[in-house]
Amino acid sequence: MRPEDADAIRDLPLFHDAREETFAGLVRAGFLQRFPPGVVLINESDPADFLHVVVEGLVEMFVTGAGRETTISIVRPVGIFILAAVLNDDVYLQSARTLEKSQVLMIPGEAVRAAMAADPAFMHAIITELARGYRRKVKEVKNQKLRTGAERLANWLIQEDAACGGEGWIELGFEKRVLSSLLGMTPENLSRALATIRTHGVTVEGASMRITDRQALLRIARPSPLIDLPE
Amino acid sequence: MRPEDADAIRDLPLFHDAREETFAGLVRAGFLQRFPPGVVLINESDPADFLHVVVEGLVEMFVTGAGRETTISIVRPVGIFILAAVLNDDVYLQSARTLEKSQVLMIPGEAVRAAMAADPAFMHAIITELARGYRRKVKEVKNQKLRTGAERLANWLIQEDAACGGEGWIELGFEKRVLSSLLGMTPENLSRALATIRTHGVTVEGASMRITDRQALLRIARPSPLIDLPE
DNA sequence: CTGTACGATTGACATTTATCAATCGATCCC
DNA sequence: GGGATCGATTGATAAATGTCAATCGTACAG
Repeated sequence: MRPEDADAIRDLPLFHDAREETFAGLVRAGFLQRFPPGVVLINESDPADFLHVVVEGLVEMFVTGAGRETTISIVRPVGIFILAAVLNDDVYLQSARTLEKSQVLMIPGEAVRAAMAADPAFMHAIITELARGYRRKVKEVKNQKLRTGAERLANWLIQEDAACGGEGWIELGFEKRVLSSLLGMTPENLSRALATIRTHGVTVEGASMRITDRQALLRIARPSPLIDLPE
Repeated sequence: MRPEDADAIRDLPLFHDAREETFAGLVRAGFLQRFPPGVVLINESDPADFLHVVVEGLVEMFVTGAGRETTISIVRPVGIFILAAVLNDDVYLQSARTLEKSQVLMIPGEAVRAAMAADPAFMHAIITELARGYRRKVKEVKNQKLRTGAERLANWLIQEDAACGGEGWIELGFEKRVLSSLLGMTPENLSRALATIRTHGVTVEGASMRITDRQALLRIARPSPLIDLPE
């Protein structure tokens, strides 16, 4: 692992306040692995052996059930996944696959639990992270139950733009089918929702989207801080 | 508060392993309040001042947005709500109202955070509880995104029956409109889903439901342990 | 350069879900 | 008892979403 990658991981809220030796121990216990695109990293129902840190690339969290499949979230560098399953030493509820060539640090669950017991600051960071993750999920449920597909799309555009600097310029980093699944709709439905939204201040060219009239987009998105503000 | 109520709270996973003085301090810091039915206890977007423990009665957690409203969960005795918001000293993301005459212990957030800092066992229980809550929410998202309304109803019946002893006898403890909102559908839609399900091993008489043919119900519910097993 | 593969888009149609309106049935209050 | 109220149900219709099929366009391999 390059030093700057270690620094980036160290800057994560989860590790930022941990003692130096705690962090060093976790990194030492971990395996840094490289994967090509399309590799399934973890499978729901398997025991949660590792906390995963996406150092480079892109990872999709997805779930299956009732004969269907849907995307729960996209994890970019530097981000973690599967913390809750590791802490409770339980099975995974979600699966993960790489969307690009990726580099992932895998830290054994046992090491995470030991570090937590030994370092109160790390324990505290875990609580904050878990509480934030819980609140993110509450917001996902709200987004899903209270909004139509077109509304979810409109709000996703606004959020994504804000996360990329608010320049009104969004470059989709993955396939549209993945976005449709993340938003809880079919690819066909997303195509139509994008067509609809073109008359509301958005232009689409392949994987590039541009917000040309923010007011018009806000009118149909009607964003709410209690759903859309990042947790 | 009656002694048996205190004992019931003490038995909650969150408090079970806490030191005696931690638990006593939390109860001493708390206010035991009685409320008539239909009272809004907390309002989303308000600062999270209290951890709430439902000692008696029934509380509905609900959210609003996009001009709509939906039920997130029903909290029965003895259950807690709003832990994550209190720990992160943030605003509520959900509102709560009583569905019946209820008795609620309200513990100041500051007391919870202080107790957590002073009692490692309590801190550990909080982590477990948060991780479980997170995983419950993941399951809710799966339930919502992967299933149709009728499927959610069928699985809710199976779960509810299991929670009440598995006798095939379910007594709805609240209005059907609340159930419809919990399942993410309109009251009209629930009526029709119940009508549909009558041909699949369920009889309905007012607020009483009976599973007469479990195999038939399981066939359309297709329950999955990674969605339906209680966390 | 060209054929192939694959994702995106579009059209037609089916299913699911929501909305609006009317009615039913039970409860409560006078 | 009788009227009023409120939730549940039913019918008719509309909107949202999913499914199936065909086509388009681009990227990639040969």
